[in-house]
This record gives sequence, C-alpha cells and structure tokens, in this order.
Amino acid sequence: MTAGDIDLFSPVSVGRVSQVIVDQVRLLLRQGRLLPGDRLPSERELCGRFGVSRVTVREALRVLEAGGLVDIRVGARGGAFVTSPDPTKLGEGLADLMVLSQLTAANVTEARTVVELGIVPMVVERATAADLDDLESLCRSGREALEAGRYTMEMSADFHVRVAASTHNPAVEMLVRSFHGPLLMSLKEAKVAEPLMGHLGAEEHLGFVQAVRAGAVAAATDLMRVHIGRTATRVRDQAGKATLDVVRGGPNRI
Amino acid sequence: MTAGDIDLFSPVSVGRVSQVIVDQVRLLLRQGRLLPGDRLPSERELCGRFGVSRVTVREALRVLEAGGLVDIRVGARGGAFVTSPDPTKLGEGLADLMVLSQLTAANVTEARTVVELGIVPMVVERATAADLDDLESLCRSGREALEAGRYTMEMSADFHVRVAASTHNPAVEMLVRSFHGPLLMSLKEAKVAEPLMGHLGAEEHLGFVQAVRAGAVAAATDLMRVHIGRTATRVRDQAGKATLDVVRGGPNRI
DNA sequence: TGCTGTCCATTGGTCTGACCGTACCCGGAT
DNA sequence: ATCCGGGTACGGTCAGACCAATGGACAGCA
Repeated sequence: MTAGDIDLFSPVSVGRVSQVIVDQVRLLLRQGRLLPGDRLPSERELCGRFGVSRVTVREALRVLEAGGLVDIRVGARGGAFVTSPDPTKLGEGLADLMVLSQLTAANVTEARTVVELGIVPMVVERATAADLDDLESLCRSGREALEAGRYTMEMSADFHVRVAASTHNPAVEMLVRSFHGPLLMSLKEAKVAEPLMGHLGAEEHLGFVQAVRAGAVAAATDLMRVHIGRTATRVRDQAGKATLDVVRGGPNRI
Repeated sequence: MTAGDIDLFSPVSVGRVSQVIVDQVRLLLRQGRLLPGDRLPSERELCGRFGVSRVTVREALRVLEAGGLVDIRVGARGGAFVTSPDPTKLGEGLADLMVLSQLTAANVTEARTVVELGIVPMVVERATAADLDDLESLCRSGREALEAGRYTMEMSADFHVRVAASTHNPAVEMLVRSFHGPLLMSLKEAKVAEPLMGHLGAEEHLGFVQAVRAGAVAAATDLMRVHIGRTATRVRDQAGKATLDVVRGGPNRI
C-alpha cells in the first residue's frame, strides 16, 4: 500500500440486513411517522419495499416484537401493529437481566423501595382529588376482596401503580409498573406462605392515602416504608435460593 | 352449549414454535444450567434437537438476542453465546418505550432524580474506602480532562454509575446504568450549548464525595439534588420539541 | 329481516434446500 | 519464526412452497 494511511477504502457494508430494517422502523417510530395502532405493510409487501427476502423481514419484525414495539396478529387483516406503550416487556427484560446477573430478590426489592419512597413527596404535592378518590376506591375494593378471601397480589400491585400515576409523571409510573411485573411473580408463592399479608397491607394502603390527603409527607413516607419493608422481609425469608425465581409464561407447550 | 360454563375444552396448541424454543432456553438460563459465556449448540444442531427447521431456530435466537440474553457471532467457532449481564439493552428498551409513550425528557430526568437521590443514604451508609477512592479518582481524572478540554458526558455518567455501585446493590446499579444509556444521548446536544456544564458538574461531583466521606446524608443529598437539578433545567430548556429525541446507533446503512 | 353456514382472500408460521460471506485453524512456503 | 492460503464450521440470506388462522362476502334458511 503505497497510497499512504488515508482510508480511501471504507468498509462496504456492515451488520445484518434485518437490523437495518429494524433501525428504519424505529426511526419512523421516533419521528412520529408511525403511531400506536398503525399497521405496518404486510410481510410480503415489506419484502418488495426493502428488496429483501421474507425471512429477513420476519427476523426484523421478530426483533421489533421482542422489543415490545409492534404486536403481530395472524389471519386476514392481520399484520404488525404499532403497540400502545406498555412496560410489560421492559419488566420481562428486567427479569431476564436479574437472573443473568444473579440479582437477589432482596436486591430488587430494595431498588423498588428507593423508587416508591422517593416519589412520595411528588405524590403528596401533585395528587388531585380524582387521584385520591381512585386510590380510596382501590382500597375499598381491596378490603371487600379481602373479606371475600380473594385478595390478590395484582390488586396490591394496582394500588402501587396508581400511586405512581398520581405523580403525573408517566416515566415514574412506567418505572414502578415495570417493577411490579416480574416482582409480582416472585411474590406469589410468598402470599401462600403468609395469607395475612393482604390484611395488613390493605390497611396500610388506606392509611397511606389518608396521609397523602392530609399532605403529611413524612407520615406517608413512613407508612410506605413500613409497608414495603414487610414485603422485603417476606421476600428475604422465602429467598432460600439466592436468585429470584421468576415464573413467567405458561407451561411449555409441545 | 348445555354443558355449562366450565371450560371442558382447552385450546389445543397455541403460540409460535419459535416462542417455545425461546421459553425453553430462558428456562435453562433461569435454572442456571446455562451460564454467561456458555455457547449454545449451532443453529443446525438445534434444528435436529428441537425437530424444527433452521428458520424457526433463527427466529428464536433473534428474540433471545434482542432481549440481550445471547450474543451471536459469525464464523467458525461462532454461534450463540450467553451474554454477561448488561443493562444496555434495557436502556434501549427504555428509550423505545419513551418515544412510544411521548415521554418528555423532563419526565425521564425527574424519574432519574428520584432514584439517584433515593440511593444517597445507602451510599453514605455502605460506601467502602475503596468506593470513595474510586470516586475521587474519577473526579480527579474528570478535572484533568476538563482542563484539557475533553470532558465528556460519558465521564459524568461513569461517575453517577460508580456512585450507584457504591450501594453494593447490583439492582440499583443496573437501574442507574440503564438511565444513563439513552439519557446520555439526549444530553449530548445540550453539552454543545453549554460547555461550562462540565466545570460546575465536576466540582459538584467532588463535593458530593466529600459529603459522603463525612457521612453527611443531608448535605450529600442536597448537593446531588442541585447537581442533577442543573441537568434537569438544561434538559427542559433544550427540549423545544416535547419528546425525547434519542439518537441511537449509527447512520442507516444501505 | 335476521341468523347461519360456507367459501375465499389475506396474512402470518413453517419447511426445504441452497448459496454466500465470515472467521478461525492448520499446514505449507518463505 | 513468520507469513500466506486453503479447509471448514459457522451464521446470513434467498427463493419458493405449503399450512393455519382469521375475517369478510355471500348465499341459504327460518
């Protein structure tokens, strides 16, 4: 090479073709040229548009689907639809990451505690009357379900998510929501071991709402700390195995 | 249907075959029978094991790769390798979710603030001498870089992540790290508008470390609040467009 | 009119077999 | 010892085909 060190020749093409398609769709999403509910062209049409085979298009769609960006439906009028925002996938990613990282349930619960305690001042400051009414309504139906013996962890999770929503910051809500997805699963067994939890928990929920209504930041924070602390203790107790054993999806088919 | 409402008939077979493979691999991961660094069998061998075609196996691998669970390398001795835990993918998912949800940069920054302020007490309580030394070292190299005019947002992000690591809770560290991935990108332009940020920021970093060393929780929290608050202000100012404009990946190829 | 069953077009899901590019390894030439 | 050059084991892509699921159009029946 006598031409010197200048890079006259640049790499001609790198990466996967399917990745290019993924990036392109993501770009459209970012630019707002694709909105939730929109339907992408059919696989066969995308083949023509991008000039690639159907396999490649399908791999791109699979990546987008795994990222929770599109929802794929079969049959006539099916196709890839841009999803409404839903942190569920993010929670799954979190769960996967946890098992890969050997995170303990206690670790995750502590992180969750940081977030849920940290938002209390925001909740107290910003919660509207409608927020408080909703929260009390959740408490009431929780108590009824409790007496009927059908109080579920989902109901508790709903309450915590609704609290987060009262910050009127969608990012905060999403953060809490993503915690409550996989975490819920790890706690389901705990509930079996300690059915009383629902009772105390429901009372504490109501107390928290009243503290928020009174504008008592410190009191609300303390209540929440105790409330989550109980969960943390249970998690730590039942975590005989060190890593969070997330149970997701149904039993294996086939 | 006279047989009543009981569901005698259950769906015979649902879902995708590739999804079954994904679940199966994920299960192995959860059970610890696949560890980071391990190599999955080659695509062609997996075909035989699962009794499906290569296309199906590839789609499954694509999903696993998109979830950040495996890393696929080409060439001889290539294949799918279980990744070491890395919240980068999670950060990307967060970024995608943000654009889908019309989250503003201010929203995200506020959520980040909640986390980074919430962990300060943990940092003060648990930081070891090595942690503090590392942090001060980062501050020093930051100052040097500053004087040399090559202080980058990455260096600031490194500091914040190192602070989170001082909680000795990997979940917390991962949370902060996932914030600093996509967020960093949105702030890069801000740095151009306000090159002085690095200067003040670096000073505040050092002050924070000293407060932590002194065990002054309140002081450390306040310093961090001011520090992040400055960022929040800049983010809000530059957010002429309401949604976070995340720039990820290189320019489109092809 | 209104319901029901059938047919059919659309669309994703999977298979088969082939070919290409890439990356590593190893042996031969220098 | 070092530097090439095939051999080989991979993933990446393509083409065409068939199956399964779904929803709508339409005819037949009450």
